[in-house]
Order: sequence, then C-alpha cells, then structure tokens
Amino acid sequence: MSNQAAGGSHRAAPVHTDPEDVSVLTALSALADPVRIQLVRELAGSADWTRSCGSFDVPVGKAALSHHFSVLRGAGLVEQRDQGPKRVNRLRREEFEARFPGLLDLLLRGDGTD
Amino acid sequence: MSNQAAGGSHRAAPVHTDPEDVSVLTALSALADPVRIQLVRELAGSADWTRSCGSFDVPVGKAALSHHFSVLRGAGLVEQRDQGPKRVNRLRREEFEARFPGLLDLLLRGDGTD
DNA sequence: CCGAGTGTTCGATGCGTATCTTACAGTCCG
DNA sequence: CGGACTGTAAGATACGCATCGAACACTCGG
Repeated sequence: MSNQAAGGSHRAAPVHTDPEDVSVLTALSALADPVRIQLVRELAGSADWTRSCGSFDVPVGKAALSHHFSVLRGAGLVEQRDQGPKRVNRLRREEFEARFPGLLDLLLRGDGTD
Repeated sequence: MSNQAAGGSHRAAPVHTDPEDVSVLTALSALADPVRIQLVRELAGSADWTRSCGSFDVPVGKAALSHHFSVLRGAGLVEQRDQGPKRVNRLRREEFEARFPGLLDLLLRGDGTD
C-alpha cells in the first residue's frame, strides 16, 4: 500500500474529472447555482491550496457544502487534496479555461447582478 | 382599431428582457437545459425571423416548448415577433454576446459532448 | 488513547421546474 | 362564418436536486 510520500492521508482520495471530459451541459449546470458561483468566486480570489472546504462563507450546512464541492469536482472546476484533517482546494483555472474559453472569466468578471 | 401597419397582430406582444438586465445566474440557468440548448443551436443555424416556435425538432409538447421560449426570452437570448398566426424567432447574438462575451460561442462551438 | 476538528455518507424532506393534457385565444383561408 | 393551424394559459403530476440532521471515518494534538 505505498501511496502518499509526503504528508499523505489514508483517506479515500477525491474523485476528479478532467475538464476535457466535461460536457457543456454539465459545466453550465454546475455553475448555474448561487452557492457554487460564490464558491468559485471566493476560490478565485485565494491562492491555490490555501482554502479548506469549511473556510467558505456560504449559507449552507457542511453536508450541502460537501455536495457542492462534489459537483464542482465533477465539472472539472475544482481540484482537492487532503492536507491533514482538512481538504484544501484549488480552482482549475487554466485547464477549465482551455476547455471552456471565457466561461470562468464571465463568472469572475460578473457584476453583482445576481 | 388602427394598430399595426404591416403584418401586425392583435395578440399580446411577447415580453422581452434586455440582455443587459440579465444576471449571470439567470443566463447560465437558461442555458443549463438540454432542450433549450438544442433550441439555441438550431436557431443559430437559421436566418433571423425564419423559424416559428413549432418548427423545432425537440422532444416535448408545445406547452413545454412555449415555456422554454419564455425562459429564453427572459434570459435575453431570443426575440420573438408575431407573424400571422405564427410567432417567429431570432437569436439575439450580438446583444447577448455584448453582455456575456464568449458564452454563446461556447454553446455553438460545443462538441457533441452532451 | 481519547477528544476536538474536518469532511463524507445516508435518509428524509421540501421546493422548483419540466412535462403533459386540456382549454382557450388569435390568425388566416375558403 | 367556420374550420385548420399556432401558440399561450391553467391545472395536475412527477422527478430532480438542494438542503438538513445525524451518524460515521479520518487526522492530529494532548
């Protein structure tokens, strides 16, 4: 069972989806939700691997939060890594941009119009 | 009752929303639906004002179809005009592109990946 | 080894919405 | 006028999904 080398965890690694394998419908569905939009925006304003799941200021419980991150992973928007007891996140900017050019920019440049 | 000059109708004119007044969330929600994606794509492949609502090859009844067009109007994606007994459509490409740059292209250039 | 902290999973619930059927309102043509 | 055609409106239904509470799994520090 040689798995992690440095700072690894013995937990089930999060399942990631390559943005290249994501359909337009899946991408749009993932982003068509107020909570997930907020997550992506907040994540975009932070450095990679600096935000744990619980560190986001969203008005939902942790169960729903976990679900939202699962959806974001499935859409190739977020990458997660276990760091001690926490699960830290990274927005897959370049990869997602390569698959859906301009889409992320739309969200991030998005006015408050919500 | 002098109302319309050329080819007018006495029906309640469809309510349109200016793309400028559409939120990102509304736009994404409108496009996060298989039927509406197909409508937009088919509409994009046709000349303006040449397609009546019933001329689309979608697997839903006309009631649901009417609803979908209502959503597309509300997202500033489609403009409608009454032409005789039919209601003809036009994709608001430029206006929508100005509000959400690249979003329509994403859909239209979208691979079959659905 | 225990306890605090973090996140996932499961079951249940509520709400939005996509859908259909039916009925209705216009428009046009004969 | 009457009938065919087109689209909307209203009511009913069903399914998806966002949410929550509770239980569980894992990590780390005393």
